[in-house]
Amino acid sequence: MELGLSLGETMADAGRELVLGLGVGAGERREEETGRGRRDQEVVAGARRDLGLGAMGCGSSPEPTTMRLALLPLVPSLGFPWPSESRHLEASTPRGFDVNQAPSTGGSAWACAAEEEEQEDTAAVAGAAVSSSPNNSGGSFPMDFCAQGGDGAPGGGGGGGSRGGSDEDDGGSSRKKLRLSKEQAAFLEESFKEHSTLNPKQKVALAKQLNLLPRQVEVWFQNRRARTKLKQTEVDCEYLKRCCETLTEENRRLQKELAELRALKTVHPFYMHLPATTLSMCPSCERVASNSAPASAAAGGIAAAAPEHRPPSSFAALFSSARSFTQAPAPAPSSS
DNA sequence: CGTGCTATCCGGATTACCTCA
DNA sequence: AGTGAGGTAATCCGGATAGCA
Repeated sequence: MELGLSLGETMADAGRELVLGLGVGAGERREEETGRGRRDQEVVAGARRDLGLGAMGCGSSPEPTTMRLALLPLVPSLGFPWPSESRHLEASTPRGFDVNQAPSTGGSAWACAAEEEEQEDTAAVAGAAVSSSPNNSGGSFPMDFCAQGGDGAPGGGGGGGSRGGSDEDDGGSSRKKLRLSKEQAAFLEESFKEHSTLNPKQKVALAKQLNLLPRQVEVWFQNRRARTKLKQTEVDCEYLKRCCETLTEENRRLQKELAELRALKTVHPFYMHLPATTLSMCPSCERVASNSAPASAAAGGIAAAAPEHRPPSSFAALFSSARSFTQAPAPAPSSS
């Protein structure tokens, strides 16, 4: 499922309209999943059966149900640039990303994970793996998750493990809550920055590296994606709210302007007898044009958008400058 | 080729636990 | 010490998809 919200695709067109398009789509999720080895799933599935867990996470489309808000990233005259983090979701989950591919950056968490894959069968204890991991993540975390002991590592003593782990046989009804150690959380975070989704191998490797259960890694990623999306939604909501306020303000101003013009018409009906070309609407740039002075540079991006049709009158300049927030390049992905 | 079944994954909603003010 | 709020790990459920018979 995809929720696409596009805003301002016509903004390049002098911002005459603010279009909010909300679309719900489906069916893209599995495009990355085709061709994935079944064996990978079975490896994990086997572990799952042993543990009696629920569904395991598996790398599918990296952006399964991303809420895509194709909003203008930066609207200078609005004065509220799109928060950088708001782009994080998409940035971190590019379409078509091959989660099976090791990241190009050598010193990544995934490099560690990839290393782990090689010795997947041999590394019996995560501790052994952990010892090798910190070095290949440039500026990485000194991980010693096995030594977390205490409340950090669930594997440590198994007591920390959730229902998914050895905790299963302690009654079952009580679900103990694992608290990931800072190192574990940081490592997962680093991993998430590179891939917001995991394929089975990565999951297993990561779990091994962190001395967690694959299921726990999967759950962490799921929750992390949910948090990201929630945050993204909040940011987008805030942005839209500001857009709405700005547009409301502009609408108010235009209404006032219209009233003034009407009053002018009443007081000086003479003007109304002028040729129609004196005050006309340019069909291409949708701006008021007249035969008087050339447009002021204040028109900004608007003027640049339609250099052939300078709004000459001061009113037009005012009209244009008021819309200067529409000067953004307006990527408008969906617009034609 | 179409269909039913199974397995798997994921998102969304929710629960339950833990920490902290 | 008790408590409520917030964070988050874990669970449940439904939808979607792939593989297979």
